[in-house]
Order: sequence, then structure tokens, then C-alpha cells
Amino acid sequence: MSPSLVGEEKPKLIVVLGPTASGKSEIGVHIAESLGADVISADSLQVYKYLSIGTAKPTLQEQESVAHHLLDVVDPDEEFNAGLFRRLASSKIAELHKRDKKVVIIGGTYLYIKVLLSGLIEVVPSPKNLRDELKKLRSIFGTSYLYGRLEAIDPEAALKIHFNDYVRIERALEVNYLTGRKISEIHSLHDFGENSYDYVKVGISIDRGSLMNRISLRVDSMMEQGFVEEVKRLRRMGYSPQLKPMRSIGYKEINSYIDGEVSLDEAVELIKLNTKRLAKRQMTWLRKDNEIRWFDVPRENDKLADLTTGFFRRGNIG
RNA sequence: GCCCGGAUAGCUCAGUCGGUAGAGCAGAGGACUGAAAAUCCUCGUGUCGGCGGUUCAAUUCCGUCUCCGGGCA
Repeated sequence: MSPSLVGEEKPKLIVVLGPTASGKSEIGVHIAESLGADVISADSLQVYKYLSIGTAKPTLQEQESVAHHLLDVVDPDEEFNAGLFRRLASSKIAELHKRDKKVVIIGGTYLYIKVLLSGLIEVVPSPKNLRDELKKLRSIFGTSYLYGRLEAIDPEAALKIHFNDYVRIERALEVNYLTGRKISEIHSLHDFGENSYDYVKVGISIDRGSLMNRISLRVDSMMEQGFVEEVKRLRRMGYSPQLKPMRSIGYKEINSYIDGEVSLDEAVELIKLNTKRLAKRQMTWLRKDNEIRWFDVPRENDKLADLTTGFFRRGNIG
């Protein structure tokens, strides 16, 4: 029997995970190359066009050796979010599966991986003016006012959300407004039970000290590659420093350097600091995901290669 | 050499009219269902520079030494 993937019910995915600067991109590309697979990037910022140096987007060279998907899919002033990612990624996987193409997912944004593999509540995205309205209420009456409304509408949700966490308060309120239902109820019905893929999660394990070191070196290298020029170019193209991707780590600091608010050295130090904190938050997700099989690369390269090739050869490795 | 300040958490410093101490920053842990590189929560024991003295009790007062500022020679 031919090793065709088409006949199987579920598409198989290798999901490569790790904190920022752990080297997962390089390792993922390497795995894909050796399997003849395509890469799907699951990164909330690499989806933006023109943000390349600061997002450590795979180079054109890397993209030549292995086909990458979901890079450069929207303009910096376009909306992007987890729901959109889920839709784009699942249709891309379906398409590749149909073509009998193997898939390696390189995940920088854990939420994206989570919603892709386990699902997401089906609520239409928020119209922008609704969010603006809620924001206005917050600026006038304060977050506690919005929290009070949430307590009245959906006490169960309010119990789970901290009264300062206005992003989640806003979300809960807008879901209620859009659907007439309680977000707590929608959540309890959903429970991340979806299971459309046969996947294996590979984690890149790296000790804290080395990671911190790598982050520092990578930021220096971004500066050498012309990070400041990239941000200036974005601004010349008319993209406001207020846009979501322009306020992400790296971009916001370079913007504030361009605007004369900090020195270049200060900006660089801040980028390093904020990137380290990001890595820490990412580790909080990864640590508690007990599906991840951790590999200390390059020491365990062979073990990792056995796993990835075996995964496609055998079907299920449990 | 003399005079005046300092020396307390990884860093910057506050404080204790004598009863062994607390902020900011850094750091650590955590939450996370369409903003996620976002948003939010929790966490502070350190020979209070060394050695003596006074005292029931010294990080606090006194002496002395060391180091770091600044000033005068």
C-alpha cells in the first residue's frame, strides 16, 4: 500500500513549539525539509506584510528551501486575530492534505495553536465601533464600571475575570451584546473538545540562561539588519505607530526612538527586556501543556528525527 | 593628610526618636476561548560595610578601620 496521506481521516501535523528565539523556526524548517513538508507559520505578527526583521520572519532563502504559508497575509493596518488564523490555517491544511503534502506547523503564538487544534467558540467578530463604544465607556466611567455591568449580566464570567483585566471584560460584554448569551455559558459548552487533526507536539527545550543570551544576540542582529530602517519605511508608507503591529515588541520601542522619546541604546535594552518577558509568558503556556514532547537540540537531533519520520510512517505514535 | 557626606534586597534608595526593616526597578510564579509580541494577577530575610564599646537589647548611639563620593590642602 502506498504511503498516501489522502485516505486517512485526519490530516497529520507536526507542531513545533518553543519560546521566542528558541530556534524553533530553524528546527521546524529543517524537519520540513527532511520530510518534504510545507511549513505553516502560527505567528500573530509574521502574518503582517512589511514586518520582517522585527518579527524574525523566515528569510527568503529559508522560504525558498521550504514553502511557508500564512506569512504576509495582511497589511499592517488590517485586522487579524485568532479566529481568522484558525480559518486560514484549517483551509490551508485541508488543501495541503488533499495534495498529499505533509505539514509542519511552527507555532510562535500559543493561542493560535490552541484554537487550531482544539477549536474556538463560534461568535462573530466584534464590529469595531462596538469596541470603540466600550472603550469610550471605560475612559469615562472606568474599568470598574464595565466590570460592574459584567457582574450584572454574567456573574459567572465576572468571577473568572479580574476586575482590572479590561481586555477580557470588554470581550465578555461584546459577546453578550452580539449574541444575547453569556460568555460563561458559551465557554462551558465549548470546552476545547475539537479533535480534527492527528498531531504531535514537539517542544524545543532550552535552559533559561541560554535563551536570555540568544534573545540578546538576536536583538543585536536585528539592529544590524536594519530594524530602524524597516520601521522608518513602514512609517513612510503611511502606517501609524499606533497600529497594533506597530505597538508590538520591538516596533513600539523603535517607534519611540524615532520619535525622540528614548535613545537608541535605551530602545535596544527595552526590546531585550520586553522580549525576555514575552519568553517567560510563553513558557507559562508551554510548561503546562503535557502533550508536548521536549527535545534538547542539537543534542537530541536524532531522537527528534526518529519521532518526526516515524510519525508519518506509522500512523499513530500515541 | 584634613573636613564633610555615603555604605541597608541583584540595582537605586527610604527607614528604624535603640526592640533585627520596606518602596520603586530588576527578577520569579500564574491566568488566558476572535487584541495574545495583547491584557491581567500574585510574590520582598537582607551577616542593614568590618571590628570593638555603651545597653537588658545596636542596623540605629559612640569609637575605630575599610571602601566610595565631594571639598580643602
